[in-house]
Amino acid sequence: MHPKPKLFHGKFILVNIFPGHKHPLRPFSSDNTSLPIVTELISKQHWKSLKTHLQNASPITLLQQLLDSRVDPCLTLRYFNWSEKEFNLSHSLEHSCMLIHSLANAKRYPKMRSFLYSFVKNENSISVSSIFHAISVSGDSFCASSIIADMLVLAYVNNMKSHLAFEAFKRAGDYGFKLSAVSCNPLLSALVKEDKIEDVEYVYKEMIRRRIEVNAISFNTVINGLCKVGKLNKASDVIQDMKAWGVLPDVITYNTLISGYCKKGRIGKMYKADAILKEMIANEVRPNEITYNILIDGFCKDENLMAAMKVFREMETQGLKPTVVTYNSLINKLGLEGKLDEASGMLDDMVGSGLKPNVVTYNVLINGYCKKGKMKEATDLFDDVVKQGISPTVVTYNTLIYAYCKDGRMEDAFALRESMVDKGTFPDVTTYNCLISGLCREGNITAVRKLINEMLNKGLKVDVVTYNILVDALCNDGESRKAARLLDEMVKMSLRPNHVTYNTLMDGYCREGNLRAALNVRTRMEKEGMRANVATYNVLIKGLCKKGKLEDANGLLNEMLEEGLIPNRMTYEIVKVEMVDKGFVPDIEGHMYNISGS
DNA sequence: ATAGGGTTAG
Repeated sequence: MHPKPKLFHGKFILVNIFPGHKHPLRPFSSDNTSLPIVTELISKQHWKSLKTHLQNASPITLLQQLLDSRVDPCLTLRYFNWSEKEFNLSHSLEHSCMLIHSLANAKRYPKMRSFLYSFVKNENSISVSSIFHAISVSGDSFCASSIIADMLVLAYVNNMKSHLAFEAFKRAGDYGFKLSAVSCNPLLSALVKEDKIEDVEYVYKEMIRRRIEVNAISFNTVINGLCKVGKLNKASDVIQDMKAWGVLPDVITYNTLISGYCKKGRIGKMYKADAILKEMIANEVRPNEITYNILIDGFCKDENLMAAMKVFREMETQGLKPTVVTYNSLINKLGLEGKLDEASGMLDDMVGSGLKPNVVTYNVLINGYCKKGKMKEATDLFDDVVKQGISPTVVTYNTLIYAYCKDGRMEDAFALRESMVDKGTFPDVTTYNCLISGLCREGNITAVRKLINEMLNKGLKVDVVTYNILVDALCNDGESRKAARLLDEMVKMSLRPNHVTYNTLMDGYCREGNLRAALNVRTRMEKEGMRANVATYNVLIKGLCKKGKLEDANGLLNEMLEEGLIPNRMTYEIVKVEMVDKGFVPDIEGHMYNISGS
């Protein structure tokens, strides 16, 4: 047997002789005559015998010899894993890379995947750049290096280390290693989930530049990411890209875009969503149940239950059966409108048509009862659900806990928290936020502090909502200046204040009569790239009215309409009470004159 | 590896 050329022999022997190692550096054997015996022992997993055979020789030297020999890399892998565990050591990065290269050359792909998965899982100290360096110097096959890099990216994604996956993606470009959609698509998907839209766009552009295979899933994922952050025009551009690339938009592409429009809070969004539906039909892409579910939920969220019901009926004429999700959207809307009889009638219809309600169905119905203050009905339904053998989720508990808090029944709220823990459902940030808001309403700051410490001790992190609750509590105490300091604290905790944060603070200043400060908050918000929304205008319009500046308030009202924002019930209420009832006739166009309706 | 429903803050 001719030993393979030992390209890195000298170098790696030196690397592995690190000081303080408990094993003497004596080689396992002066010649390789016993290697066949050793491989036999490894293949039969006679670890005890192997250990006796090894005696005091270095397990690292044996690894080196196995890597240098022509032994089946799977045996070397088996020895690698055993020796790490047995001697409580970590083999060097270079040896790991040599092993992965030999597995790659033997096309042992599943073994490579699991090796890289556990490597990435356990390894927190080695930088991505040194891993890439080691990959490139530990093997001579460029193709193998590309496959390894590809699997490494995927291993990072699967270990929820998308930041490192992204870095590995960039390094792979530096080395010219060719990645595939198998790793890049999951990377895109992970980045979308984390709202890292700049990184999504970077990966997408690089995939095209590096001529990585871009398929429908890649395009759809990017479109979804852009829709999620409201960049709908860019999303449409990507559809053009995909056509140019010879990939036709499919039902998922259109559904993603329709959903994007449904969630955007601008004038005519449902009109636009409907236009895309027509476009997809024109392009001979058949809408499916999900398309209809998106539209139905969109209309419900747009306060247009009539239109939602119309689409619901149209769905049947298209030969598509409503699903549990369809019913859940409608039951949710009916419940929130307080139409609880209709909501439970809908539940009966759903069961009648052979569909089995799930926990979401019950959550929305329970929420409907809670929002109407019918706690008895809500808890009865909860008991019913449990009796049916459906496990309540953390959302079910949070719904009830919040209702108790809002009702001032803090003991009941805390008791339900105890009970959920007993049943093995653990409180999350939302549970704590509900309790914190209840305690703030009671003015029990000591208890709030205690709860926040408790959640931190449990490894839960406070979020934007937690801060918003505290900002509101301070503003209600006439302490808007202190509330403003919380914004700085948030930023230090790398939490981004959102519209609610700014609007709450503006409202606090307005109620203190400090309009100048409120307007400064708006400026600060816009500097952060966040445009005023309907609620922002409502707060400021009300603030101006309270100061008697009806002309200025009317100016803001017009500005809001020009921005394409839809006035809501609150807007009408403010305009009616603060302007119309005081004899001021708003000088605006269209539906704003119709003050009586909502 | 891509699309749809449920809880909290103003």
